[in-house]
Amino acid sequence: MPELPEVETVRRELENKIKEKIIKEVTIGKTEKIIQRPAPIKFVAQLKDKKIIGLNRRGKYLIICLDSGERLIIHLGMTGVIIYPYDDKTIQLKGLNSKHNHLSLVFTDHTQLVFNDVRRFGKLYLLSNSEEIESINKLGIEPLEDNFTLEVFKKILNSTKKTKIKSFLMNQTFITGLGNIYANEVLFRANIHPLRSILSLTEEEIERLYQEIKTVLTIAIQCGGSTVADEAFRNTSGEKGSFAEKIQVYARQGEPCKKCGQPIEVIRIEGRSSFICPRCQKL
DNA sequence: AGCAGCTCCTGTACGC
DNA sequence: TGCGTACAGGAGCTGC
Repeated sequence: MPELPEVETVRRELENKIKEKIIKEVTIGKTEKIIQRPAPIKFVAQLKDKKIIGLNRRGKYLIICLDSGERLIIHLGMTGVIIYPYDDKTIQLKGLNSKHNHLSLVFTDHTQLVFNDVRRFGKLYLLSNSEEIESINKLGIEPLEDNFTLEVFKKILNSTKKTKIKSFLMNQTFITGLGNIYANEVLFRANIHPLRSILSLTEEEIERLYQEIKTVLTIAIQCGGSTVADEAFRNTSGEKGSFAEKIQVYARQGEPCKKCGQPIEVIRIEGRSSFICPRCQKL
C-alpha cells in the first residue's frame, strides 16, 4: 500500500513531468464517492483551465498546487495509482483496468494524467487557498524533516505511554507516513516486538527505533518505493519499485528470519497482520 | 485513553 | 469448473 516513500516517489516523478501544464479537460469516473469535496460538478469545473505550479506531500497525501491558489489533494488509499502519461492500451499491460479510472486530466499539450484505484479507498479533494481539512491538519510530524529529532521523538512517545508501539507507529497523528509494511520493517530492524508498550521501551530501543524509522524510509525512497505480492504500487510510469527486494519481514511468514533463521510468524494487531521473528523480537 | 470491531471495496487465493 | 469465503488494509467510526 502506498505509504510515505511511495507517495514521495510519485511526487518527485510527477513534479518534473507535469509542472507548468495547464488542465484543458477534466473527467471523473462513476464512483463520485471518491471525490470528498467539493461536489463533483464543482470539482470538475474548478479544475478546468488551471495551471499546475508544484507538488507537495504531507504524510501520505499528495498535494498538487494550482496557479489559482487551489490545491488538488490526492490520497492513494490502498490501491490508488497515478499514471502519467496515460495511454489506454498500455495500462492493461501494467495489470490495471481502465474501468477503475476515477479522474482524468487532459492538458493543453494533449497528454493525459489518470488516477486509477481498484478498491476505491482513495480520496480526492479540491481546496481553495484558505480551505483546510481535518484529516491533514491532525497529521503528526514528518519523520524525514529536520525537526524530527531524537528529543522530539521521545517527547511524542511520552505523550502516549500506554500505547502499544505498533499502534503508535501506525497512528498518523503522532508520526505521519508509516503504514503496515514500514511499521513491520522498522520494528523488525530495531528488534522490538509490536505489542511492546511504549512504557516498556529502554533508552537504547528508543534510539534504535528512531534511527530505523529514518533509515527505512530513506532507503525506501531511494528504491522508488516497494511492491509486494498483493500490492499494486506503481510509480507514475507504471513501474514497480525495488524496495520489495529489501523487505525483511513483511509477508514472509514461515520463511527464515534474515537475522537468525527462525521462521517468521504472523499475528494480528488491530485487524492488521504483523510479521515478527519470535527470537529477535521478544515480548 | 486505548483498543476491538466494523465499514468501505475488489481481486485473488483457497477449500470443497 | 465453479461457487462460497477469507483475506489484503488506510482511515473513520462506534462502543466498551
